[in-house]
Amino acid sequence: MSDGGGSEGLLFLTDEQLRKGIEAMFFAYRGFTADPDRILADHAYGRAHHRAVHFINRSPGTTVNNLLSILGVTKQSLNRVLRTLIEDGLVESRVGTADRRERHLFLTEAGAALEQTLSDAQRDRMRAAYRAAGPEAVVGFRRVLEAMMDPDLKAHYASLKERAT
Amino acid sequence: MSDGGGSEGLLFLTDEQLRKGIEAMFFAYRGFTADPDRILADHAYGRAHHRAVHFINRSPGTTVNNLLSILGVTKQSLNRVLRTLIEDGLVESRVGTADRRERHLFLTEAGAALEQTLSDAQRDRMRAAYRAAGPEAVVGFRRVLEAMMDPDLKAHYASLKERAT
DNA sequence: CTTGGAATGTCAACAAGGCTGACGTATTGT
DNA sequence: ACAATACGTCAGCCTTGTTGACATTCCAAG
Repeated sequence: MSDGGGSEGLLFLTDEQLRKGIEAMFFAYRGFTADPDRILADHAYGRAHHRAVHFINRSPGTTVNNLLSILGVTKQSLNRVLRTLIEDGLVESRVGTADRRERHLFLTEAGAALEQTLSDAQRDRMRAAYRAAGPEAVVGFRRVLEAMMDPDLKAHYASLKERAT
Repeated sequence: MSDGGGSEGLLFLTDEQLRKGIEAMFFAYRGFTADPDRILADHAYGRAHHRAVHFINRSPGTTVNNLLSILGVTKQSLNRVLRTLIEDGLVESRVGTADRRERHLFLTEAGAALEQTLSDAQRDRMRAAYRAAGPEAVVGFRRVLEAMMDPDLKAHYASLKERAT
Protein backbone atom coordinates (compact mmCIF):
# COMPACT_ATOMS: atom_id res chain seq x y z
CA MET A 1 0.00 0.00 0.00
CA SER A 2 2.91 2.29 -0.62
CA ASP A 3 1.12 4.11 -3.41
CA GLY A 4 -2.16 5.56 -2.40
CA GLY A 5 -4.28 3.86 -5.03
CA GLY A 6 -7.06 3.42 -2.54
CA SER A 7 -9.90 1.10 -3.26
CA GLU A 8 -10.61 -1.99 -5.31
CA GLY A 9 -9.28 -2.50 -8.80
CA LEU A 10 -8.03 0.99 -9.54
CA LEU A 11 -4.35 0.22 -9.21
CA PHE A 12 -3.89 1.22 -12.84
CA LEU A 13 -4.67 4.79 -11.86
CA THR A 14 -1.71 5.08 -9.50
CA ASP A 15 0.52 8.10 -9.89
CA GLU A 16 3.32 5.73 -10.74
CA GLN A 17 1.27 4.05 -13.44
CA LEU A 18 0.36 7.43 -14.85
CA ARG A 19 3.96 8.60 -14.85
CA LYS A 20 5.00 5.50 -16.70
CA GLY A 21 2.29 6.14 -19.23
CA ILE A 22 3.52 9.68 -19.70
CA GLU A 23 7.08 8.52 -20.23
CA ALA A 24 5.91 5.79 -22.58
CA MET A 25 4.20 8.42 -24.70
CA PHE A 26 7.34 10.52 -24.76
CA PHE A 27 9.72 7.76 -25.79
CA ALA A 28 7.28 6.10 -28.17
CA TYR A 29 6.59 9.35 -30.00
CA ARG A 30 10.31 9.70 -30.60
CA GLY A 31 10.35 6.28 -32.24
CA PHE A 32 7.17 7.11 -34.08
CA THR A 33 8.73 10.09 -35.86
CA ALA A 34 12.29 8.80 -36.18
CA ASP A 35 12.00 6.98 -39.50
CA PRO A 36 10.14 9.68 -41.44
CA ASP A 37 12.48 12.31 -40.00
CA ARG A 38 15.47 10.51 -41.47
CA ILE A 39 13.85 10.39 -44.90
CA LEU A 40 12.74 14.00 -44.73
CA ALA A 41 16.25 15.16 -43.92
CA ASP A 42 17.41 13.81 -47.30
CA HIS A 43 14.75 15.85 -49.08
CA ALA A 44 15.42 19.07 -47.13
CA TYR A 45 11.93 18.88 -45.67
CA GLY A 46 10.76 18.82 -42.08
CA ARG A 47 8.02 17.30 -40.02
CA ALA A 48 5.65 20.09 -40.99
CA HIS A 49 5.90 19.05 -44.63
CA HIS A 50 5.20 15.48 -43.66
CA ARG A 51 2.06 16.42 -41.80
CA ALA A 52 0.75 18.51 -44.67
CA VAL A 53 1.43 15.80 -47.22
CA HIS A 54 -0.12 13.16 -45.01
CA PHE A 55 -3.42 14.92 -44.52
CA ILE A 56 -3.69 16.12 -48.11
CA ASN A 57 -3.25 12.52 -49.17
CA ARG A 58 -5.83 11.44 -46.64
CA SER A 59 -8.40 14.02 -47.72
CA PRO A 60 -7.70 14.97 -51.33
CA GLY A 61 -9.25 18.28 -52.26
CA THR A 62 -9.30 19.55 -48.70
CA THR A 63 -9.31 23.31 -48.28
CA VAL A 64 -6.54 25.31 -46.66
CA ASN A 65 -8.82 26.24 -43.80
CA ASN A 66 -9.70 22.65 -43.08
CA LEU A 67 -6.05 21.67 -43.11
CA LEU A 68 -5.36 24.57 -40.77
CA SER A 69 -7.78 23.37 -38.16
CA ILE A 70 -6.51 19.80 -38.40
CA LEU A 71 -2.90 20.79 -38.00
CA GLY A 72 -3.56 23.47 -35.42
CA VAL A 73 -1.09 26.02 -36.74
CA THR A 74 -1.45 29.51 -38.15
CA LYS A 75 -2.08 30.09 -41.82
CA GLN A 76 1.26 31.86 -42.11
CA SER A 77 3.06 28.85 -40.78
CA LEU A 78 1.20 26.42 -43.01
CA ASN A 79 1.51 28.72 -45.99
CA ARG A 80 5.28 28.68 -45.82
CA VAL A 81 5.29 24.90 -45.91
CA LEU A 82 2.59 24.69 -48.56
CA ARG A 83 4.36 27.17 -50.80
CA THR A 84 7.53 25.11 -50.97
CA LEU A 85 5.53 21.96 -51.62
CA ILE A 86 3.68 23.66 -54.48
CA GLU A 87 6.87 25.16 -55.90
CA ASP A 88 8.52 21.77 -55.78
CA GLY A 89 5.59 20.24 -57.62
CA LEU A 90 4.43 17.93 -54.85
CA VAL A 91 1.13 19.64 -54.17
CA GLU A 92 -1.38 21.19 -56.52
CA SER A 93 -3.69 24.00 -55.44
CA ARG A 94 -6.91 24.29 -57.42
CA VAL A 95 -9.36 27.13 -57.14
CA GLY A 96 -12.70 25.96 -55.80
CA THR A 97 -15.63 25.56 -58.18
CA ALA A 98 -18.52 26.15 -55.77
CA ASP A 99 -16.67 28.79 -53.79
CA ARG A 100 -13.86 30.20 -55.81
CA ARG A 101 -12.22 31.77 -52.78
CA GLU A 102 -11.26 28.38 -51.53
CA ARG A 103 -8.22 26.47 -52.66
CA HIS A 104 -8.45 22.72 -52.86
CA LEU A 105 -5.26 20.80 -52.29
CA PHE A 106 -4.14 17.66 -54.08
CA LEU A 107 -0.96 15.66 -54.23
CA THR A 108 0.77 15.41 -57.58
CA GLU A 109 2.32 12.12 -58.60
CA ALA A 110 5.60 13.21 -57.07
CA GLY A 111 3.81 14.23 -53.91
CA ALA A 112 2.01 10.93 -53.69
CA ALA A 113 5.35 9.17 -54.16
CA LEU A 114 6.90 11.04 -51.25
CA GLU A 115 3.86 10.38 -49.10
CA GLN A 116 4.13 6.72 -49.93
CA THR A 117 7.79 6.61 -48.96
CA LEU A 118 7.16 8.38 -45.67
CA SER A 119 4.11 6.42 -44.67
CA ASP A 120 5.71 3.15 -45.67
CA ALA A 121 8.46 3.82 -43.19
CA GLN A 122 6.06 4.90 -40.48
CA ARG A 123 3.70 2.02 -41.09
CA ASP A 124 6.55 -0.46 -40.95
CA ARG A 125 7.34 0.69 -37.45
CA MET A 126 3.68 0.67 -36.50
CA ARG A 127 3.15 -2.76 -38.01
CA ALA A 128 6.06 -4.20 -36.07
CA ALA A 129 4.73 -2.71 -32.85
CA TYR A 130 1.20 -3.96 -33.55
CA ARG A 131 2.45 -7.42 -34.38
CA ALA A 132 4.62 -7.58 -31.28
CA ALA A 133 1.81 -6.39 -29.03
CA GLY A 134 -1.04 -8.38 -30.53
CA PRO A 135 -4.58 -7.49 -31.64
CA GLU A 136 -6.06 -7.03 -28.18
CA ALA A 137 -3.30 -4.64 -27.19
CA VAL A 138 -3.97 -2.66 -30.35
CA VAL A 139 -7.59 -2.20 -29.38
CA GLY A 140 -6.54 -0.91 -25.97
CA PHE A 141 -3.88 1.31 -27.52
CA ARG A 142 -6.40 3.01 -29.77
CA ARG A 143 -8.94 3.29 -27.00
CA VAL A 144 -6.58 5.14 -24.68
CA LEU A 145 -5.28 7.42 -27.42
CA GLU A 146 -8.78 8.39 -28.45
CA ALA A 147 -9.68 9.18 -24.86
CA MET A 148 -6.61 11.40 -24.65
CA MET A 149 -7.54 13.67 -27.56
CA ASP A 150 -9.13 17.07 -27.24
CA PRO A 151 -12.76 16.85 -28.33
CA ASP A 152 -12.36 19.04 -31.40
CA LEU A 153 -9.31 17.12 -32.57
CA LYS A 154 -11.12 13.87 -31.94
CA ALA A 155 -13.83 15.09 -34.29
CA HIS A 156 -11.25 15.59 -37.02
CA TYR A 157 -9.82 12.18 -36.27
CA ALA A 158 -13.25 10.57 -36.48
CA SER A 159 -14.15 12.25 -39.75
CA LEU A 160 -10.92 10.92 -41.22
CA LYS A 161 -11.95 7.47 -40.13
CA GLU A 162 -15.32 7.74 -41.81
CA ARG A 163 -13.73 8.60 -45.06
CA ALA A 164 -11.76 5.35 -44.96
CA THR A 165 -12.46 2.74 -47.65
CA MET B 1 -13.69 -7.33 -47.22
CA SER B 2 -13.23 -3.73 -48.23
CA ASP B 3 -9.71 -3.53 -46.82
CA GLY B 4 -7.42 -6.16 -48.22
CA GLY B 5 -6.26 -7.69 -44.95
CA GLY B 6 -5.86 -11.06 -46.51
CA SER B 7 -5.56 -14.06 -44.28
CA GLU B 8 -6.85 -15.14 -40.90
CA GLY B 9 -6.82 -12.91 -37.84
CA LEU B 10 -4.40 -10.27 -39.07
CA LEU B 11 -6.98 -7.68 -39.93
CA PHE B 12 -5.44 -5.38 -37.35
CA LEU B 13 -2.39 -5.09 -39.57
CA THR B 14 -4.27 -3.56 -42.47
CA ASP B 15 -2.84 -0.40 -44.01
CA GLU B 16 -6.02 1.36 -42.96
CA GLN B 17 -5.66 0.17 -39.38
CA LEU B 18 -2.06 1.32 -39.36
CA ARG B 19 -2.94 4.72 -40.77
CA LYS B 20 -5.56 5.18 -38.11
CA GLY B 21 -3.01 4.26 -35.49
CA ILE B 22 -0.61 6.83 -36.91
CA GLU B 23 -3.25 9.53 -36.85
CA ALA B 24 -4.30 8.52 -33.35
CA MET B 25 -0.72 9.04 -32.20
CA PHE B 26 -0.60 12.44 -33.82
CA PHE B 27 -3.85 13.75 -32.37
CA ALA B 28 -3.36 12.14 -28.97
CA TYR B 29 0.12 13.61 -28.59
CA ARG B 30 -1.36 17.04 -29.15
CA GLY B 31 -3.76 16.47 -26.29
CA PHE B 32 -0.98 14.95 -24.24
CA THR B 33 1.10 18.13 -24.36
CA ALA B 34 -1.71 20.68 -24.44
CA ASP B 35 -2.21 21.15 -20.69
CA PRO B 36 1.44 21.49 -19.69
CA ASP B 37 2.02 23.79 -22.67
CA ARG B 38 -0.60 26.20 -21.39
CA ILE B 39 0.99 26.29 -17.94
CA LEU B 40 4.48 26.67 -19.34
CA ALA B 41 3.44 29.63 -21.44
CA ASP B 42 2.56 31.53 -18.26
CA HIS B 43 6.04 30.90 -16.90
CA ALA B 44 7.86 31.81 -20.12
CA TYR B 45 9.12 28.27 -20.41
CA GLY B 46 8.74 25.75 -23.18
CA ARG B 47 8.39 22.05 -23.67
CA ALA B 48 12.14 21.61 -23.41
CA HIS B 49 12.10 22.94 -19.86
CA HIS B 50 9.28 20.59 -19.00
CA ARG B 51 11.22 17.59 -20.23
CA ALA B 52 14.33 18.56 -18.29
CA VAL B 53 12.41 19.16 -15.09
CA HIS B 54 10.49 15.93 -15.50
CA PHE B 55 13.53 13.71 -15.84
CA ILE B 56 15.53 15.48 -13.16
CA ASN B 57 12.63 14.90 -10.82
CA ARG B 58 12.45 11.30 -11.92
CA SER B 59 16.17 10.67 -11.45
CA PRO B 60 17.47 13.14 -8.88
CA GLY B 61 21.22 13.55 -9.05
CA THR B 62 21.41 12.48 -12.67
CA THR B 63 24.40 13.76 -14.62
CA VAL B 64 24.23 16.08 -17.59
CA ASN B 65 25.44 13.32 -19.89
CA ASN B 66 22.74 10.95 -18.77
CA LEU B 67 20.06 13.55 -19.26
CA LEU B 68 21.50 14.24 -22.70
CA SER B 69 21.12 10.66 -23.82
CA ILE B 70 17.60 10.43 -22.41
CA LEU B 71 16.42 13.58 -24.12
CA GLY B 72 18.32 12.95 -27.32
CA VAL B 73 19.46 16.51 -27.89
CA THR B 74 22.85 18.18 -28.09
CA LYS B 75 24.55 19.52 -25.01
CA GLN B 76 24.31 23.03 -26.42
CA SER B 77 20.58 22.74 -26.68
CA LEU B 78 20.17 21.24 -23.24
CA ASN B 79 22.57 23.72 -21.74
CA ARG B 80 20.51 26.67 -22.88
CA VAL B 81 17.50 25.25 -21.10
CA LEU B 82 19.41 24.11 -18.05
CA ARG B 83 21.09 27.47 -17.62
CA THR B 84 17.81 29.33 -17.35
CA LEU B 85 16.43 26.76 -14.93
CA ILE B 86 19.49 27.13 -12.72
CA GLU B 87 19.44 30.92 -12.94
CA ASP B 88 15.78 30.91 -11.99
CA GLY B 89 16.51 28.73 -8.99
CA LEU B 90 14.51 25.71 -10.14
CA VAL B 91 17.44 23.37 -10.62
CA GLU B 92 20.60 22.92 -8.58
CA SER B 93 23.84 21.66 -10.11
CA ARG B 94 26.23 20.01 -7.68
CA VAL B 95 29.78 19.01 -8.47
CA GLY B 96 30.24 15.24 -8.32
CA THR B 97 31.99 13.69 -5.33
CA ALA B 98 33.43 10.58 -6.95
CA ASP B 99 34.15 12.32 -10.25
CA ARG B 100 34.38 16.05 -9.88
CA ARG B 101 33.98 16.62 -13.61
CA GLU B 102 30.39 15.53 -13.39
CA ARG B 103 27.50 17.77 -12.41
CA HIS B 104 24.61 16.19 -10.59
CA LEU B 105 21.24 17.80 -11.11
CA PHE B 106 18.53 18.27 -8.51
CA LEU B 107 15.26 20.15 -8.34
CA THR B 108 15.00 22.89 -5.75
CA GLU B 109 11.77 23.34 -3.85
CA ALA B 110 10.58 25.79 -6.47
CA GLY B 111 11.56 23.37 -9.21
CA ALA B 112 9.72 20.54 -7.53
CA ALA B 113 6.69 22.78 -7.22
CA LEU B 114 6.68 23.54 -10.93
CA GLU B 115 7.18 19.90 -11.76
CA GLN B 116 4.25 19.05 -9.54
CA THR B 117 2.01 21.60 -11.25
CA LEU B 118 2.96 20.36 -14.70
CA SER B 119 2.69 16.68 -13.98
CA ASP B 120 -0.58 17.17 -12.11
CA ALA B 121 -2.07 18.61 -15.25
CA GLN B 122 -0.63 15.92 -17.46
CA ARG B 123 -1.61 13.13 -15.08
CA ASP B 124 -5.16 14.45 -14.89
CA ARG B 125 -5.51 14.05 -18.62
CA MET B 126 -3.85 10.65 -18.50
CA ARG B 127 -6.01 9.52 -15.60
CA ALA B 128 -9.19 10.54 -17.41
CA ALA B 129 -8.07 8.65 -20.50
CA TYR B 130 -7.12 5.57 -18.48
CA ARG B 131 -10.37 5.62 -16.59
CA ALA B 132 -12.39 6.00 -19.78
CA ALA B 133 -10.52 3.22 -21.54
CA GLY B 134 -10.31 0.75 -18.66
CA PRO B 135 -7.47 -1.32 -17.17
CA GLU B 136 -7.20 -3.83 -20.00
CA ALA B 137 -6.92 -1.07 -22.58
CA VAL B 138 -4.15 0.48 -20.50
CA VAL B 139 -2.15 -2.72 -20.63
CA GLY B 140 -2.49 -2.80 -24.40
CA PHE B 141 -1.67 0.88 -24.68
CA ARG B 142 1.59 0.42 -22.81
CA ARG B 143 2.45 -2.73 -24.70
CA VAL B 144 2.14 -1.07 -28.11
CA LEU B 145 4.04 2.04 -27.03
CA GLU B 146 6.89 -0.01 -25.67
CA ALA B 147 7.09 -1.96 -28.90
CA MET B 148 7.28 1.31 -30.80
CA MET B 149 10.34 2.66 -29.00
CA ASP B 150 13.86 2.55 -30.35
CA PRO B 151 15.81 -0.05 -28.38
CA ASP B 152 18.19 2.41 -26.74
CA LEU B 153 15.34 4.65 -25.66
CA LYS B 154 13.45 1.65 -24.39
CA ALA B 155 16.45 0.89 -22.18
CA HIS B 156 16.22 4.36 -20.66
CA TYR B 157 12.49 3.91 -20.21
CA ALA B 158 12.99 0.58 -18.48
CA SER B 159 15.65 1.87 -16.14
CA LEU B 160 13.29 4.62 -15.08
CA LYS B 161 10.68 2.02 -14.33
CA GLU B 162 13.03 0.06 -12.10
CA ARG B 163 13.73 3.09 -10.00
CA ALA B 164 10.03 3.45 -9.24
CA THR B 165 8.85 2.90 -5.68
C1' DC C 1 -24.50 48.15 -57.35
C1' DT C 2 -22.25 48.84 -53.37
C1' DT C 3 -20.50 47.20 -49.33
C1' DG C 4 -19.30 44.07 -45.52
C1' DG C 5 -17.33 39.94 -44.36
C1' DA C 6 -15.02 35.62 -45.38
C1' DA C 7 -11.09 33.11 -47.41
C1' DT C 8 -6.72 33.50 -48.90
C1' DG C 9 -2.05 35.22 -49.67
C1' DT C 10 2.01 37.91 -48.33
C1' DC C 11 5.44 40.86 -45.95
C1' DA C 12 7.95 41.63 -41.78
C1' DA C 13 9.70 40.64 -37.40
C1' DC C 14 10.47 37.66 -33.75
C1' DA C 15 11.17 33.45 -30.46
C1' DA C 16 11.87 28.67 -29.14
C1' DG C 17 14.56 25.05 -29.70
C1' DG C 18 16.84 22.07 -32.61
C1' DC C 19 21.69 21.68 -35.08
C1' DT C 20 27.13 22.04 -36.18
C1' DG C 21 31.67 23.59 -35.20
C1' DA C 22 35.17 25.36 -32.40
C1' DC C 23 37.29 26.32 -28.18
C1' DG C 24 38.31 26.47 -23.08
C1' DT C 25 38.74 24.29 -18.58
C1' DA C 26 38.67 21.06 -15.04
C1' DT C 27 39.49 16.55 -13.86
C1' DT C 28 40.60 11.80 -14.35
C1' DG C 29 42.96 7.81 -15.84
C1' DT C 30 46.89 5.78 -18.33
C1' DA D 1 53.21 13.98 -19.08
C1' DC D 2 49.43 13.23 -21.88
C1' DA D 3 45.05 11.74 -23.73
C1' DA D 4 40.40 11.35 -22.85
C1' DT D 5 36.24 12.73 -20.48
C1' DA D 6 32.62 15.91 -18.75
C1' DC D 7 31.00 20.12 -19.01
C1' DG D 8 30.26 24.97 -20.43
C1' DT D 9 30.09 28.52 -23.92
C1' DC D 10 30.34 31.45 -28.11
C1' DA D 11 28.76 31.97 -32.78
C1' DG D 12 25.88 30.98 -36.46
C1' DC D 13 22.34 28.49 -38.93
C1' DC D 14 17.66 26.12 -39.75
C1' DT D 15 12.81 24.83 -39.07
C1' DT D 16 8.66 25.92 -37.39
C1' DG D 17 5.91 28.18 -34.60
C1' DT D 18 4.00 33.07 -33.28
C1' DT D 19 1.71 38.31 -34.08
C1' DG D 20 0.48 42.09 -36.69
C1' DA D 21 -0.63 44.53 -40.76
C1' DC D 22 -2.33 44.73 -45.24
C1' DA D 23 -3.98 43.43 -50.19
C1' DT D 24 -6.90 40.71 -52.97
C1' DT D 25 -10.72 38.24 -54.39
C1' DC D 26 -15.18 36.82 -54.09
C1' DC D 27 -19.94 35.90 -52.16
C1' DA D 28 -23.95 37.63 -50.37
C1' DA D 29 -26.92 41.01 -48.23
C1' DG D 30 -28.81 45.34 -48.51
